[in-house]
Amino acid sequence: MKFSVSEENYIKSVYHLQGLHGRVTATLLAEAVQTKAASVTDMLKKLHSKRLVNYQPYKSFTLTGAGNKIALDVIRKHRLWEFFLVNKLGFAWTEVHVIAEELEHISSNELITKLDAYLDYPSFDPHGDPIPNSKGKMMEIKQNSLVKMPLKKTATVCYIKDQSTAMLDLLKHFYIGIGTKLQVIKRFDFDGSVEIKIDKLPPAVLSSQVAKNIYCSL
Amino acid sequence: MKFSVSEENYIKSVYHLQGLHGRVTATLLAEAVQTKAASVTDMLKKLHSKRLVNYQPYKSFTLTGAGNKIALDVIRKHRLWEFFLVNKLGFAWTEVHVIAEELEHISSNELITKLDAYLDYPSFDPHGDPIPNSKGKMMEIKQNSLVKMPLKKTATVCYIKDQSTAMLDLLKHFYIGIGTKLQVIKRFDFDGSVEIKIDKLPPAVLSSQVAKNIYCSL
DNA sequence: AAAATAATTTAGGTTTGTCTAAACTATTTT
DNA sequence: AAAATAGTTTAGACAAACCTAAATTATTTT
Repeated sequence: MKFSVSEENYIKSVYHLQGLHGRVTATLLAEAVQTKAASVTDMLKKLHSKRLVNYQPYKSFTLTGAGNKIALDVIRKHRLWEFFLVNKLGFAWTEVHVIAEELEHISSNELITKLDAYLDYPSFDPHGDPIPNSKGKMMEIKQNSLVKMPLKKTATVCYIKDQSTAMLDLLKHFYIGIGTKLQVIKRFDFDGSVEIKIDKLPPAVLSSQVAKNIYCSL
Repeated sequence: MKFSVSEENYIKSVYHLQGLHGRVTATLLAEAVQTKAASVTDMLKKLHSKRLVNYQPYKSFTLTGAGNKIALDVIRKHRLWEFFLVNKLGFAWTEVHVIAEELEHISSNELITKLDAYLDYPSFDPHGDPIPNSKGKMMEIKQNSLVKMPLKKTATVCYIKDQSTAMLDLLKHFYIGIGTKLQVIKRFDFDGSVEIKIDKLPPAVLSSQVAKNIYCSL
């Protein structure tokens, strides 16, 4: 069965919100798909009639098995295209999301199969998010935020959770990006801030709010 | 200005029909965009109000300068994506049209600029059709077969007449494909075979039977 | 040049996805 | 547990792109 761009976007957003909150509400979804709650209700009725969401009026809702499969399919496409845009076309990882939002709705399955092979079956996209395989399975992210890293071990930054411009601006100031190698030197119990050391730079202290959003692998 | 998928498809079809018939009629266009004449009238009024077609009720019509530019832009995208699908992802040239019909509507200009560079600025798509550059200019197709090419001039392969697997297999062996740049070095009068030179490859001799099927532009 | 035929447009309707405003239901506060 | 607030749904509209059927205009035939 084929779905409209709108349907796919709603389903994808339900998936992401479910990951964050367990169940999804109309207002939350409205915000995610940039529309009004009334429009969400309309779409929920449609998706319910297609057995893609478990929905009852006035209640929060979740995806059905079928809905989940479609969400993973769209996310797979999105992340494969992001990988392509960065690793083949030379885009920066911060620029590709908007373009991938369009590319993810191209319908050909053969295209995605061939793209996946061409990219050599990547497991993670340029943001560090795992790419579902054709069956919807993804790798676990065994990454820890800076708050939980062991002290004095060299770790590599592999994922930034909050990708707001404010956050990116701050990271730039501290010379932190995907791939940066650093050590956590000290943790301050008072406010949860952490002192880090990067290569030849002087040590720097990051607030727990910042540290929480920086994920590393050892 | 941005245009809807429908608008782009109408404009593109007007362009192609203009190339075939000079002026375009509603019925012709209806057939091309797979719809009814009444719907064409609606769209023509819209495109006219946006100054993209020269349209007067009950008369045949053409694209304006602005309309032409948009058509060439969409065609450029279509053909670049076809080139990508065949030469990077390994699709057969017969399979790519339908997929490119979707990809041609992805809006990012930066994407097309980067894709063009990644593909090394190809001049012809896998069907042998010329790809407009970013200003809308295309190469002339003054299709001469290799048998008639002037000596020692660099030419670009733009069309393969015999597309049997046997022929394609042979071309692959000689590293010849659409877009390949080569020179004819010598012609042997005895059997009409030609000696060619491609980039850094050693010179090769092709039988007249093969050469007859390879069309190039200068 | 009138009649017949073909092409085009208008009028009114459908679907998809959106909206606002009002009505309804659920949750939280007191 | 009643009132206040927050969240959700219904009702009625709108725009884009399509449709059919009827009316209009253009072209061809006689």
